Amino acid sequence: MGVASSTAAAEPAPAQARRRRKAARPAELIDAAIEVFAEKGFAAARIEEVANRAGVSKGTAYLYFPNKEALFKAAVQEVVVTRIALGERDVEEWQGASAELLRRILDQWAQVIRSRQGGLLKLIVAEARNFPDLAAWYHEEVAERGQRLMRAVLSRGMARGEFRPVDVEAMAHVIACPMAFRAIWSHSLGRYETPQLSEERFYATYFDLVLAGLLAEHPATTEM
Amino acid sequence: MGVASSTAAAEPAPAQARRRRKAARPAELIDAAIEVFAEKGFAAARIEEVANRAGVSKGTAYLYFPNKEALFKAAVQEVVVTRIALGERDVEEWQGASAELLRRILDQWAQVIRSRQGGLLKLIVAEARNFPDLAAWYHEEVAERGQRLMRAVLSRGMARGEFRPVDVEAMAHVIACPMAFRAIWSHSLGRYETPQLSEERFYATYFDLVLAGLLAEHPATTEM
DNA sequence: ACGGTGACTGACCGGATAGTCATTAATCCA
DNA sequence: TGGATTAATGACTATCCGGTCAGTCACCGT
Repeated sequence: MGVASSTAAAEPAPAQARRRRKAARPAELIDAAIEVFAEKGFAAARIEEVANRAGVSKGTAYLYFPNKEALFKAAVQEVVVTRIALGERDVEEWQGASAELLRRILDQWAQVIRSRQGGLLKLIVAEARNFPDLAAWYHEEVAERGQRLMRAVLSRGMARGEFRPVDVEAMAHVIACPMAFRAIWSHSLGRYETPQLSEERFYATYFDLVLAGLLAEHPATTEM
Repeated sequence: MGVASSTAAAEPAPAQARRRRKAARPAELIDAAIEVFAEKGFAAARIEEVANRAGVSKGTAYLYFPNKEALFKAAVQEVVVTRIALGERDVEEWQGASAELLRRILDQWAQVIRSRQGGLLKLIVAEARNFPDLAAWYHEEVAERGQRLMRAVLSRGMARGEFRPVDVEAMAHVIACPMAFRAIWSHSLGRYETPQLSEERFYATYFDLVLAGLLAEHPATTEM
């Protein structure tokens, strides 16, 4: 109907004409959704923009997701980490020094966070109070699980006398914070740093501080 | 101006009739705005809710702020930190050990962040990409300035042989992260921790790690 | 090549809310 | 006390966007 429904060049995009790709749509929509939601936040994100970035029209998005919230939740759940499971196995099987184990796990986290997970963390943190159920789920499934892993590493190191005695529960939080914040930061205000501090320097210094702060002195530790 | 500078005045105000209080309105609206924006984010926050929490009707809000964005910006700028200036003077004048200076400054930050500043940080981080100019301003005026302060402390400690040599620029970031993240966290997912880790334990452990990680091996430094 | 299936489209609807303004009434002052 | 001033109100308008669906056309089987 209306104007030019069938004229050849409708869009400036020389893109593929309408195609039937049922299997690929959901994943493409979720990809686009992660991008847009992480950029704008839930309320400010427009479904039509998500759809367009995925190369389809708005109606198509509603073919695969019943509403905006469902798309949002699907996007959040998409990126969740199997990497944690990897770390969990490492902790069980590790034979060597705890410092090495810790570094390995932090390295894995750094990689995960550097991917889309960073923007997602920002999104969840920002929207937690608007989506309590989603927040609770993410907290249990990702945050708490990651903390448990970190506590296991710390406990192992202390038990073997490699790490000095610390408040394990609190230290697990403290150690995770820089990574988490860095991930969020680089998706928001970090963009306004004139010469951006490279990820490498940040992580290297971070490892350095953590290990220096944890390792046991040979004989007695000095009181503070 | 002086009237009811923060919360002493009638707030739930069950029966107060319409009152003319031109001087007090802007501050009350900004207070309410910080609350609502930090809770919902910019797009999901409703002006009418801000107005109601401030004890006025929607129209009144538009009497004092031309539009939603202006109210948002006013809210962000309201809470900005004179505490940083305090730290800057400390660094210039400090005579004693750098560790003590560092602890003092981190303590000040902890207090600022624990106040409304925490929710605000979450807000700014979440909305940075929707308000680039505001983000740039905040980055320069708060984040970068705080970093500069931290670098000054670290440099001082290194110059005096109290701290071991580190990558100052990167370390300033690393050290600030846990505080910043903790502030954001406690305003979002932290609410879903079943037994919340107390601020005291978190900060104590954080200081502990930082100082243990920074202090030089052979502290030839005990100063006045 | 052609007809049927269903993936895809986009105009449209309705609800929500940013922003306006004529009206109301609190306060001032002569 | 009454009239002038203006802070405050809330009904109203305009707009935006989530969600719908009648219609279109890409692909497949025959």
